[in-house]
Amino acid sequence: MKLQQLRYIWEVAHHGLNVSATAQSLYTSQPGISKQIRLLEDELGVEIFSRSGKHLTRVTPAGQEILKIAGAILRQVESIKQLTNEYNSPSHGSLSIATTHTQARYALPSVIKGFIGKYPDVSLHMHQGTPIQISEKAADGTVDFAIATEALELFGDLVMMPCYRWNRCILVPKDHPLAQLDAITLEDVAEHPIVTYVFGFTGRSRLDDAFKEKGLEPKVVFTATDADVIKTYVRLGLGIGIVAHMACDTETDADLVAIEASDLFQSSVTSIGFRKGTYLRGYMYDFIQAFAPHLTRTVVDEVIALSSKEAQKEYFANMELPIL
Amino acid sequence: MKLQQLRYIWEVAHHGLNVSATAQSLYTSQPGISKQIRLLEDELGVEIFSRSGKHLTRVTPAGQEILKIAGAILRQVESIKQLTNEYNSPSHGSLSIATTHTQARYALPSVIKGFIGKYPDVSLHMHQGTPIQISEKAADGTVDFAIATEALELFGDLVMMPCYRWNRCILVPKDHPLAQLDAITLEDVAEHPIVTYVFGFTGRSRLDDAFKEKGLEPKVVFTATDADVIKTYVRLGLGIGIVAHMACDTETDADLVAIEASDLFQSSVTSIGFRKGTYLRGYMYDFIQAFAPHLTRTVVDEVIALSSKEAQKEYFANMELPIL
DNA sequence: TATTTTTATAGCTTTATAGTATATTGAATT
DNA sequence: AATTCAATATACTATAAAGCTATAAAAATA
Repeated sequence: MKLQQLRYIWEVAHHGLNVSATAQSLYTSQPGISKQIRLLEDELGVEIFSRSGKHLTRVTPAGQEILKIAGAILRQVESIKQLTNEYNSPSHGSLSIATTHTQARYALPSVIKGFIGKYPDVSLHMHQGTPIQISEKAADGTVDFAIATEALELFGDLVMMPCYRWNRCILVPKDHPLAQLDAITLEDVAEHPIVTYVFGFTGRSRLDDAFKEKGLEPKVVFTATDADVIKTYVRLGLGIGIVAHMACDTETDADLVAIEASDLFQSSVTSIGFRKGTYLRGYMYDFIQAFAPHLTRTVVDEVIALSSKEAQKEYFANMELPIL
Repeated sequence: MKLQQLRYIWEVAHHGLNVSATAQSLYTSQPGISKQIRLLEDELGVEIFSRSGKHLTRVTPAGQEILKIAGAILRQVESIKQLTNEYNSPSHGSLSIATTHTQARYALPSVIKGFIGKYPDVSLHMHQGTPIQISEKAADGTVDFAIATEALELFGDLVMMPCYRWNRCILVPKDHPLAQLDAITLEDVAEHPIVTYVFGFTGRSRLDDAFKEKGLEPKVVFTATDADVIKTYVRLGLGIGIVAHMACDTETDADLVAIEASDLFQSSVTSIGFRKGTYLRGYMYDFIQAFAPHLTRTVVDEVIALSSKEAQKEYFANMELPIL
C-alpha cells in the first residue's frame, strides 16, 4: 500500500469515478492512475470500485470503508506537512476561509486587513457560499475555517467555537410610518411587508422563531442572501428590511432609518469551525483570536482537547461573547 | 512522503533510536533505513532525530509531533488491511489478548475453548502481564484486546467496556477458627494474617478500601499476583487467603474452606478494552460477546460511536452486569 | 449505427528502492 | 589517551517500480 495509491483512489472517488478527469486534475497520466488502483486492489484482494466492462461505475462497500480511512490518512499526512511548515517558516503558508456574504462584507474586512498586515506571506483565500456549502468545505478540507451563523452544527467532525453575538435592526425609508414610532413591537413589524435573508442564511431561523412564538405571520415579500440586496429593495419601497446589526452603516445608509430591534428577536451567534484533527498553524490561531478575542490559543487548544460536541458547547455555555 | 518512511521512523523511534537493530527486526538493511529517514527529513525540511555525529541521540520536538501522527497513520493503514481481510476471509486472522493471570486462568478458558472451536483458523495469542503492561499493549497496538480489572482507565484512547462483576471469598484451612463461624465480619478477617493479591492486581484496591473504611489495619503478610500462589501459602498456614470468587474451586481446593465474602468487600468489575479506531473483525465482536453476553455487536458499535470516556461510562451506568 | 469518451494494455524510460561492501565516526573500555 | 567496538554514512550496483506515450478495446452517447 502506497500513499500515492490512497491519494489516487480518493481523488478518483471525488471526481465522479472518472479516471481521465482525475489524471488531468493531478497533472499525471490516466494509465498511471488506472494501474495503481489495480495494484492496490490486487494487494488488498478487494475491489474498491466496481466496473461494468472498462468503466468504473460505483464504489464497492469495501471501497466505501477504505476511502473513509484513506481520507483520514491523507488529512493526517497534510497535518505532518503543515507542522513542518510551521517549524520551517512560521509566517509563510496559506489560509482559506469559507464564509457567507454577511461575514465577508461586514465582520471580516477589518480582521483580514490586520491579518494581511501582520502576515504578508500568508496567502489568503476567501470562499463565499451558503452556510451548508461552507460547512461542507470545512468538513472535507477544502478550506481551513468556516465562519457562519447557521448550519455549522450539522457536521459532526467540525470543532465549532462561538465568536460573537449580534442583533438585528430594521431598515426603513425615512418617511416610513415605523420611523415615527418611539418604541416598536413585533406586531408593528408584522403589519408591514418584509425584506430579509433567505432561509438558512444569517440567523434567519431566529427571526422566524420570534414571529412564530407570538403567533404572527410575517409577510415576507422578498428574500436575499445579503444585506446589500435587501437594502436596495427597501429603498425601492418593497418593504421594511430586517438585517444584521453590523450591516447597518449610518454613513452609507443615510437615506434609511435603522431601528434597533435587539429586544424583538433573540440574538444570533456567529461561529468559526474547523475540521477535527486539523493542524493549526500559528497564524491560524492568530486569525481566530483577531476575529474573536476570547478565543486565545489556550482556549482553542482546550476546546480541541474536549472529546465530545456536547462538552464543547458546555465549555462556552457560561462565556460572555462580544456583542457586535 | 512515503508510508515506508513513516514506518521506518516509527520503528526506529521504538527501537531506542538504533537504526541497525531496527533494520534487523524489519529484515532489511541499515543503509536503506538511514537513507529513507534522511530523504524524509530533507523533504519535510525538518530533522526528526537529532544526531551527535553519526548517532541518533534523541527525537526532536518536531519529530515528536511527526511520530505521533505517523503512528496514527500506520494504525489506520492496519485498519484498511484488517477490513479487507474481513471481506476476503472472515474466519481467518489473528486475535491477541493481553490479560492477567486471574482472567487467563479462571475466566477465559471456557471462552477461549468455544472460540477456537468456532474459529479454528484464527490464530490466538495470549499475553500475560500486569494491568499496566496490559493497558500499554492495548494502547500501542501490540494486542487487540486488554482484559483486566484494574488500570484500564488510565489510557485515554482505549474504549473500555465492563464485562462482569465479581466478588471475593476467603480461603482458610479446614481447621481454621474462621471456618467455624456462622457469619464472618471484616473485624474477624482483620484479626488474622492475610495472603492476597499484589497491589494493582485483581481488584486489590477494593479490598484495601473496605478495611480502610472501617478503620481496620489488615495484616497482609504475603502478596502474589495469582490465586494459585496464594492458595499454596494458605495451605502452608501462612494466613487466610482473600481471592476472587472464580478462583475458588470446590473440587481442586477440597482441602480448603471457601467462605463467601461478597458482603464484606465491594464487588469489582472486569473490563475489556481496545484502542479507539481499531477495526474490529467479525470474530472479534464474537469473542467479546462470548466473554460478555451483554456486549453484542450493536452495543459495542454504540459505545464506539460515543465520543467521550464519560459518555461511555454513562452508557453502562445502569446496566446489569453478569455476576461471576 | 456512428461517434465520442473512457479505460486497459504494451513497451519504453526514468526514477526509486534496497542491497553489498566499506569508510567513518562516536562511545565505551582499558 | 589510546584502543576497541558498535553504529551510521557513503558509494556503487542490481532490481523494482512508477510514469509516460501510443494504441487498442470497450462503453456511453448522439
